[in-house]
Amino acid sequence: MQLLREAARLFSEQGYHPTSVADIVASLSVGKGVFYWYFPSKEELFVEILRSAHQDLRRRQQAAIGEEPDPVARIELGIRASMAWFHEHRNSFNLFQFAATEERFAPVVRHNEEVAIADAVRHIKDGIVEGRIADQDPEVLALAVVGVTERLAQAYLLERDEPVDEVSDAAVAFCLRGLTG
Amino acid sequence: MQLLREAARLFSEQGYHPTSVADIVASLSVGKGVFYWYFPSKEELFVEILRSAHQDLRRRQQAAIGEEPDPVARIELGIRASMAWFHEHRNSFNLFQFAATEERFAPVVRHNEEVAIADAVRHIKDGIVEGRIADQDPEVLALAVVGVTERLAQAYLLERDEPVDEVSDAAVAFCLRGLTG
DNA sequence: GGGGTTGTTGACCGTTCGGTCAAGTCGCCC
DNA sequence: GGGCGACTTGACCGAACGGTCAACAACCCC
Repeated sequence: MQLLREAARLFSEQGYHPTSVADIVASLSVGKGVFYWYFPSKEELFVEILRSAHQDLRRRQQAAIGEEPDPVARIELGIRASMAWFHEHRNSFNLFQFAATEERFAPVVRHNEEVAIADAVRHIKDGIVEGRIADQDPEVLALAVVGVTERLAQAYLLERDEPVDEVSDAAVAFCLRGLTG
Repeated sequence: MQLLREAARLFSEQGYHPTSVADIVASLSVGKGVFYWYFPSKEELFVEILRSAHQDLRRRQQAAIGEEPDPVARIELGIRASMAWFHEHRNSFNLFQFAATEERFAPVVRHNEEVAIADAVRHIKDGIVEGRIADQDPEVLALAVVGVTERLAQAYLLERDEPVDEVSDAAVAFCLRGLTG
């Protein structure tokens, strides 16, 4: 849907509230009626954007991990897949970050994150059982890995424009040292 | 200033845009003129909130670090001070996060972060010279530490309400493993 | 007590917003 | 061709916004 993409772009560039429905339809050269034919409200459109973006990210992670048997390697592949996705979908980063700050959208973001953390926790538990990862609260470790990944993605992929591979290498290096004793 | 505190509370709870100037003055039972007597605009008030919050956080970090000679210990003290501050100023977390997503406020946040990262980089460089910290790009390491700290603070201090000390211990443990080879 | 400074009020203004809807266009099937 | 459903238009609506301002209150100093 053209509308989803254009709205996401504008929300990311100008912010959700400063972007009016009139802005969105104008930038597509269509009437306002088109918007309300496909979406019940500006709010629901944004929720839909959040949901589909997260779904896409998660698919990318799972595709990258595939059947990899080594849990530590699975985490590394997940980090790299996330980095690549953030690189290709810079818009979404802003949207997630904003959504987390507004009461109406926070539940959606929170749910998305719980899913992502649960995935990572599974791999980390496997790693602990195999003795490859430090025996600490797996959720703490998962959150730490996510924190590093997102922070480095924001700083180097979005603000500056550095090569994905190098940023991924740096994130993986720090996280694997942090995970393994 | 009463107005600053109340505005920060409302911005954090409802979001910047959904909070009107009328909301702020009403919750203090004063007229609208009071607002515009002390601040030129809603926008400038928010910038002022961001600046003073960051200034306060930075002072807290520096006070905690004090004259500590060991660079690794300095980083640990910085992490713990940040955690304690976030615990006491949950509001500010939301505000920083929102501000980063809006073009008008992003420069302020960016500047604040550059200052914070520059501080951390100094300690990390010292650590590398002493051979205590892995010889990698100090900025990457600094960003990773900040990412872990903020993510764990958000998850455990703001969303759930766990004891600061335990969360700090977890963050420090992960970061120190990530920093030292 | 009069005049000046500082602070406060809330009705009011122009603008913009999200959302509606009567009207119209288009292609498709009978 | 004519009728119908899918889709599109943009003028329009009430509400809400950020910001203004004439009026006024409280206080101090002379």
